[in-house]
Amino acid sequence: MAESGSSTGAMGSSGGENLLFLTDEQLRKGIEAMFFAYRGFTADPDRILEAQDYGRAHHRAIHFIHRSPGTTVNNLLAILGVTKQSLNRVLRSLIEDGLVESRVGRSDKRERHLFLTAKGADLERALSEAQRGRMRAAYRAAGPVAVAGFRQVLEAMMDPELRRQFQTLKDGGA
Amino acid sequence: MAESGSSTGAMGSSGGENLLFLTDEQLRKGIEAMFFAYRGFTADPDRILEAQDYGRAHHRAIHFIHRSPGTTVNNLLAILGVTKQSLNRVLRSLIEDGLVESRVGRSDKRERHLFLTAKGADLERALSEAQRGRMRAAYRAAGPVAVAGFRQVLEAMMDPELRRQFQTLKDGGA
DNA sequence: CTTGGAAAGTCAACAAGACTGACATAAAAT
DNA sequence: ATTTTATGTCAGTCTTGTTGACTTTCCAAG
Repeated sequence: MAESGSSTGAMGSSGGENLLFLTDEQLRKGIEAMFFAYRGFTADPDRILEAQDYGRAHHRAIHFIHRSPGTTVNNLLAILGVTKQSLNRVLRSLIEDGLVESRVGRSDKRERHLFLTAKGADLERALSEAQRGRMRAAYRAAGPVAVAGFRQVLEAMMDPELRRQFQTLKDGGA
Repeated sequence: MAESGSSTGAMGSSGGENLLFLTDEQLRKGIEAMFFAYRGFTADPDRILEAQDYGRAHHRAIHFIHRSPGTTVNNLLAILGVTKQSLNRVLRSLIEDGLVESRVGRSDKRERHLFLTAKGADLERALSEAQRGRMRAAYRAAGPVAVAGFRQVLEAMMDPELRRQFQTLKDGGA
């Protein structure tokens, strides 16, 4: 059945090979590719985390603290899109275990600024090396043109608000 | 956004523009793009599911049963990569609610073959319409060349075993 | 034929990590 | 002085993952 292409139906009739990539069948393949790829994307860090009794939530916190050292809890909340209770549980264990340091704000003492300790930076490095390794292999296999397309589609797929946050991080960064 | 610009690397120091897309910085952006895009990717179906008191696990089961009607529980297990106990809980509620039908295998009575009921197909349609809508918009915004690259990178990112499953599904279909 | 193992599926109990809601404290803003 | 903001905490719920124990069915070796 290779082509079921029902609703956007570019098949046969209206030609348009430039539209063929919008058939339902093509879209379904994209959806499934996204699903399977995301599994691969998280597989390597997950293995490392499991050994340390941490989960994906810890990884995300560590990643973004590394990315923007000194960020506040509130900033992190906005980026991660979880509740403070949920983030707090994760943060508490990271601080207790000495991976993250929380410093009271200088100008605004209500804020806590978050930093990775040396130990936290070690784990961050291990995690991101694992994840980058796979990403690097995929990029290399696909080539620069494909990578540009990959990034374009991903950006277009984000919620507008998330896209703004992403683009801010993208340039503003560390 | 039309142009994410920097993605293939514009900062021309070390020559090798064909290698610049492999810097750690570029890889980190790819990792974050994947993270944010996946959030967008699941956002629309999640909203529909919430109203029905279902979760993402139900969505995945419905998707792949629709995709391969008559599939067995074991097949589904391999595709979804969860334990049978976990899948079973989801399946049980879908069967109880009359969205999925489970028929005892003809040749092997241990097997259960899974089908969507009319009601199940309705929900499937709503979910996949929502998800395809976003995918379609992203594809349209990025264009066919970008989409080809997107797909290439995603495939390269999968675990080899998952990639095989994906490629089987891709063509072999129902 | 029977017995024993493997395979498919189900039930029960538990854990991680998300959520909501209520509340506490300290600091900043009004 | 009062209100708002930033953060943290306690308690309880939900989804979805896990492992362990069990039933039914199939098949194959004695």
